[in-house]
Amino acid sequence: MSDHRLKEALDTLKGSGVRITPQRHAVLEYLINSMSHPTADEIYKSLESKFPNMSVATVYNNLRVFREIGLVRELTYGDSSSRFDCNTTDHYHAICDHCGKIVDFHYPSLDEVESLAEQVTGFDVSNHRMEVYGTCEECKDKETQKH
Amino acid sequence: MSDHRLKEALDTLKGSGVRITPQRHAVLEYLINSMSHPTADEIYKSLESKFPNMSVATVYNNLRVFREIGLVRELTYGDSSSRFDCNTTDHYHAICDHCGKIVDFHYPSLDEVESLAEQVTGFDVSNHRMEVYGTCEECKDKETQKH
DNA sequence: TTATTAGATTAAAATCTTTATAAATAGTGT
DNA sequence: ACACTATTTATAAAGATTTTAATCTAATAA
Repeated sequence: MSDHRLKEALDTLKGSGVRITPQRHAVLEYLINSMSHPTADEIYKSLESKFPNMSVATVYNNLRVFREIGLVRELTYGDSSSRFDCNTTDHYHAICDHCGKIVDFHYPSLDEVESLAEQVTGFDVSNHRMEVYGTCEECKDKETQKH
Repeated sequence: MSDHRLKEALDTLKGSGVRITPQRHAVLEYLINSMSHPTADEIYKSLESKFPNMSVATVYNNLRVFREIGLVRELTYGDSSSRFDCNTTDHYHAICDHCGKIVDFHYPSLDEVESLAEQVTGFDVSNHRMEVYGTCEECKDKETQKH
């Protein structure tokens, strides 16, 4: 089902003149099939069996390439490592303060915020990012069970 | 002019039973007077002349203390180090993609986003964060001059 | 086809940020 | 003054990411 998105992503790569190596293909495929937002290390570990010789630097290098051509977004939260999201359609994230889970949700794009910010700050605004923080359902349940 | 905010912050510290050491005082003062959003290392370097023996761990420790009692916010963006913001009033950030400058701006709080996210994701949402990204005025000027 | 070259990968070391540890110091209350 | 606790310091350690240099691969040109 995500074959289509993978093909599209590969086309974007080709269009940018980026070589499609087996490692790149694998990282991209993993990102697209992953419903979560994996860290570089998670990707590295998951592909270890398929590519026993792959270096972690390769994962980082390729994630940078993907980011630079706009194929993936790098998400930096409080925790130590970056997470990578290849869902480039407009969406926002809900993040659980307890377990770190990230859930996507949609909301009409906040274009007004961008234009107001432009007026107030003098910036040329190109995009924005938003997250809500709180407690996910599972963690809520766990809390309730304790008491 | 920021004497008032400093005094307020010191009162908050006292109220939380946190000792006001010279180092803490200095870090807090620096944060309040700084209109930017400094990194731990920037704070450390700026206070080096006043406190030649201060350890960088002290800066981190105290920033954590301040964060825990809600006196400062930790901002994590794409770049490697966290930035610290002691402006706890509700505001958002505009971040320059070129030079990294951070400018504050105000916008009516996005309460609707929080409640919609709660409905869609099942989370208990406690707060949110938003930034806009683009090019600041100075960097725009530089670009124009080039051509 | 073969040689050349640019790009990509690998493995290792280096760097950078942040945290942990243990000893020294300073502050507080008795 | 004494004991107790919090804080600072210096150093080491951990963890994430980047850099380096060597090697390998794939595309191109002769």
